Amino acid sequence: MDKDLESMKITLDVVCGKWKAMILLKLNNGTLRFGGEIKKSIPLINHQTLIKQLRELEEDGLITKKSYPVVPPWVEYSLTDYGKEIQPLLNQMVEWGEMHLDKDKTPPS
Amino acid sequence: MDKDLESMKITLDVVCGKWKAMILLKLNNGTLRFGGEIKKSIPLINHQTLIKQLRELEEDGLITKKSYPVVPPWVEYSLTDYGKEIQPLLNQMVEWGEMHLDKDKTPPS
DNA sequence: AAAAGTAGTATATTTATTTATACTAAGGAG
DNA sequence: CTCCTTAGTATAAATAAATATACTACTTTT
Repeated sequence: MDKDLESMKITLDVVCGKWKAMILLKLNNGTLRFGGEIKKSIPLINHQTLIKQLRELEEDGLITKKSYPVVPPWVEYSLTDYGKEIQPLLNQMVEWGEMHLDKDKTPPS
Repeated sequence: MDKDLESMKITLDVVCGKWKAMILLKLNNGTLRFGGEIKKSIPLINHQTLIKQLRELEEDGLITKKSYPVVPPWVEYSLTDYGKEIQPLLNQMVEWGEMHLDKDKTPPS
């Protein structure tokens, strides 16, 4: 596997999968609380799946977590500076998807 | 799920997954033959997985297939004009991956 | 007392994706 | 004849990912 493919693979691992890119996209707008905000803005995601994705994104340094020791728990997630660097890529993914949606489904003969 | 997330999902479906982006990246350089070229340039991909991914990319209009009726079979795949439009996104994925590779693994404290 | 509220854990199950193995077609080489 | 070649199929098995369900902790509200 050559260098480009290796690099591509890294990106696929970190931002692809079914949910990570969506989570990062939502965090572009600022800090979000776990349940009330992230979970509701991505309604189809499962509770544990979300937790797992968040933990992995945290391990990869893209997001940070801030827990307030209150009851009931209050936990916020936000992009790190590093995580913000992926924003252009995410935007381009959204743009391409829009374009693909608009495209006529009739194949170009 | 809002419009941005929907669009994002389209992109994830079409180019993410474990291999599609890599296949498209390889096809950026021009037409490739199935076994001798694609399979060897992405050595870890499995035979049927490759066939399946290629078929899906074809169905989505990103690539075309040209079969020559010779024995043994000779089949070529190439990007459609539409498929070429995804090139900037792929390049950005490669760039981000490179950057992430180079990044120190020490977390930003 | 009992219930509600929230982030997270534990476990088991389902679903999706990838892989391994063996097979087909059709002609050329030996 | 038999074997080799290549794209593709068929089937089953293995792996990975996502999900459902139930649970914990701790305080406030009822």
